[in-house]
Amino acid sequence: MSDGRSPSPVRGDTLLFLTDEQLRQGSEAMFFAYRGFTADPDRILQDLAYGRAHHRAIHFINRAPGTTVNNLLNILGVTKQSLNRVLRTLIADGLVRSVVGRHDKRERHLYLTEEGQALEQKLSDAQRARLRAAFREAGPEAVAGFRTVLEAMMDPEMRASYNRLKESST
Amino acid sequence: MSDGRSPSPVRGDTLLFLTDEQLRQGSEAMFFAYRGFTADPDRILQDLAYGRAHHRAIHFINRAPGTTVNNLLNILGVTKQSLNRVLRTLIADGLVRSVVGRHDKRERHLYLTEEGQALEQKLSDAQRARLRAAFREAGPEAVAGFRTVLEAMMDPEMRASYNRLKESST
DNA sequence: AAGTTTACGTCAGCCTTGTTGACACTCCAA
DNA sequence: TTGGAGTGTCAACAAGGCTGACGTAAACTT
Repeated sequence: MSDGRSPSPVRGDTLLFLTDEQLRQGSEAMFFAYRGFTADPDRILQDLAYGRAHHRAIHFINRAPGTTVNNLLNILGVTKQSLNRVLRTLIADGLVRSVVGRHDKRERHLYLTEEGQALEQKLSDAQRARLRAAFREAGPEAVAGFRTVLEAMMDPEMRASYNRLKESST
Repeated sequence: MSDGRSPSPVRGDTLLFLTDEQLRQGSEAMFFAYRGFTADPDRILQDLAYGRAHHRAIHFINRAPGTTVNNLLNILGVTKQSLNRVLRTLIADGLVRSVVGRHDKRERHLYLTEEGQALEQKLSDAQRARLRAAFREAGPEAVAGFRTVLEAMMDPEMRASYNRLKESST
């Protein structure tokens, strides 16, 4: 597929011409940007004896209040044991509330408590501040492109989750 | 700064207007896309008893052959103990060569062996395939925007590393 | 009514990859 | 010659992934 050097530009229309070098730069941009993306919440979490896994759980519970454990599992893409460890501490610390399902009593619906919402605010404010600055600096067209490329990069199931969340917030 | 609802659009020019919802979607796009971004190499590494940390080391050694341990440390943003553990296995397995510096014999310059280069190819081919597909699907303007936003999201030192790598490949 | 499946929790153990702290060695530079 | 920088390494620990196994309750199926 690639031999480490740039492929010949001969065949293929100019719009689709992508050198290995451009793609490598794209990888590196993702790597460095993701570091920045997580840096601010990570700093806050460090003081609280929580980690990125807690942040993710809190984020998505806030985003879809009343979601079930199974649903969260699918979104986060981890095992129930991993998630359970995180949820247990969040419930014990009073940040998350677990409510037995009304129709189906096997299910547990998850909600943030007020305290949980406060932490979510704090974390996402930190993350959004950076994103807002970056979006502003880059401009609206760049932001549109950013989202388009990211969506194209997702696995299909992940894109489905992403779109479901997007639509649910209408 | 934010109260969970969309801020009033009144003050601030239209180009800079960004709702919390847009920013949240941006976060989620980063989260899901990064998962896709790492999925393919992760699958390959799994069979080899290596992890993402090995991939990162291999990537940047390939990108800047002869780089020193300290330099790699700065780029990767981990402790020397963490990096050393990874490097040790890579050297033991004959994927990386460590060469004592000529001018400064304290430094170790790192190179990929042929076997190391082969693995790097395999890993980055997998990663690039997805990126290439995404870039193609999204189109050139979107890709430009994607890069602009990612660069704006980086920490300044990371952006410096990123640019140094970018320029070094000219 | 009995059996199966689903949703969830939990225990135990393992791996990778991050951390801190301590110590030793080499070697450059003042 | 001494201080400090660059490097390697040992030990110990924690977060957060994983698998496997087991239990319970509820729901579904036959």
